[in-house]
Amino acid sequence: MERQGQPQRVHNARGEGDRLRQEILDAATRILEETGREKALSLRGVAREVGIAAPSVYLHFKDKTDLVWAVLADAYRALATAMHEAGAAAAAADADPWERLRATVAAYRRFAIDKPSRYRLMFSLEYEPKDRTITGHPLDTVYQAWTDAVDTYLTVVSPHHRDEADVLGIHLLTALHGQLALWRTLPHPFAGSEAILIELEESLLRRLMPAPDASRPAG
Amino acid sequence: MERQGQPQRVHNARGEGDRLRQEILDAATRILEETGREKALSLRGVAREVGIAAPSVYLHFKDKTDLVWAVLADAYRALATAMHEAGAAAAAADADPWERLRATVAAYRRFAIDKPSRYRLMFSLEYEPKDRTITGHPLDTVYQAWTDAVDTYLTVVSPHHRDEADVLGIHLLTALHGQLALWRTLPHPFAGSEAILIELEESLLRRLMPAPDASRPAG
DNA sequence: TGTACATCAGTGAACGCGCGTTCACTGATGTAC
DNA sequence: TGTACATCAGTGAACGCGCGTTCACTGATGTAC
Repeated sequence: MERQGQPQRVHNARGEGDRLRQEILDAATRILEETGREKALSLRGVAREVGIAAPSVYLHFKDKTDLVWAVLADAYRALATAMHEAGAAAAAADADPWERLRATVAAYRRFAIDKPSRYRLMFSLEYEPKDRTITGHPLDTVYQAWTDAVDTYLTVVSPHHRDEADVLGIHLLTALHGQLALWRTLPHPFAGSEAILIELEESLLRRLMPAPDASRPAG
Repeated sequence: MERQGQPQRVHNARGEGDRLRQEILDAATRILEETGREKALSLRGVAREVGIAAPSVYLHFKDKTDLVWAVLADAYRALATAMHEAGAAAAAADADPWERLRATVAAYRRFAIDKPSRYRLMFSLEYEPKDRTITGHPLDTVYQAWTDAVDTYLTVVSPHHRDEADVLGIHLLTALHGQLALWRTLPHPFAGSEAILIELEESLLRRLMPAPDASRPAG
């Protein structure tokens, strides 16, 4: 009754079982973005979205946690990639170091604002990675993207402070996450407007990042 | 069967129905702190904890959202109060402005670390206040506590920057929230240790707060 | 070239669970006459 | 002082729901002989 009269799904050929795995992951991501609520990310809901029976999910994922974790791993990867690409694109367009850092920040903001459910789920940290001992938390790749961005900036603008790249990376990660987690709920006149969010972002960066080394101008 | 043979609860006397209301709120808070998972904050679970039948909750709360919202309102109040009291206590002990600000920050950290489930639920922002039009979001009182703390600091140390109290209050609220939301998951060597969290906190404050006005020494 | 068999990809029915909510009720306590 | 009645505080049983998971199965496709 769940799939109300749709034609029976055609089996994948042998060896192509992984196709369904990907379909399941895509469907999960779609549900997250379209319905908005993480609550809706149920194993049964995903199966419904794909058009398969619920137990079929178990052919590709050990249990629900395993499924959600796979969705999250993709999401972390996508975020880190977006940040790196934004920085690289800005560099390719001859942007100055400040603009390049801003581009990375903007990529992060875009992800958080445009894919809010995925972002929330990623940072709700309710799910633990299963292979923690080997690879650490995938959030580390996002952190790495921040320290890379900061290091690139400092190398040009303030090489005396390059040893602070790590701690500045942490500050950017945590502080910008805090802004994005709360921006819709901040008191007037700060709440809900993306323009004001961008202002807060700039204000934060100006206060956090070291001033250019005095000896020679940036660029 | 749910209350397996306990003696029947004695009715409250007339006019004392509010006693049960408070018992329900206390039980909800207890569940949140003891079992740790917000998931466990169900209407039935709360009733179980109090020792009443589930429908009795409806005598005091319109529905589940109403109950959770009442729990949250208490929590926001408690956090703002703790911050104010910590600042006042530091002032009473003749602490200098920096120490006083640090005391407020420490009170915030204590709440977030010692009452993690309540803190998480408060900042998951899944529940909307019902009387939003009148009073705004109760998170505003926490924000107010931050701007007060910052303003007190600036008044003594850097009066030229007093007009920045608002924006600095936002920065402290969002950035410290970001740290506390992520501190257990940060990459090595930053993760999980409270000592390192405190270091990050200090590092953040030093970078965010304006330098003392040059003209006369602080204090 | 034909056929028995193993494997693969997926299904349908059922399980037990805890949940939020509704309903008609009960039993104690105060109030009107 | 006694009694009928209203009100208050709370209950027990039941509802329908969606969930994660299990089980024994089916039907197509490839492989061994």
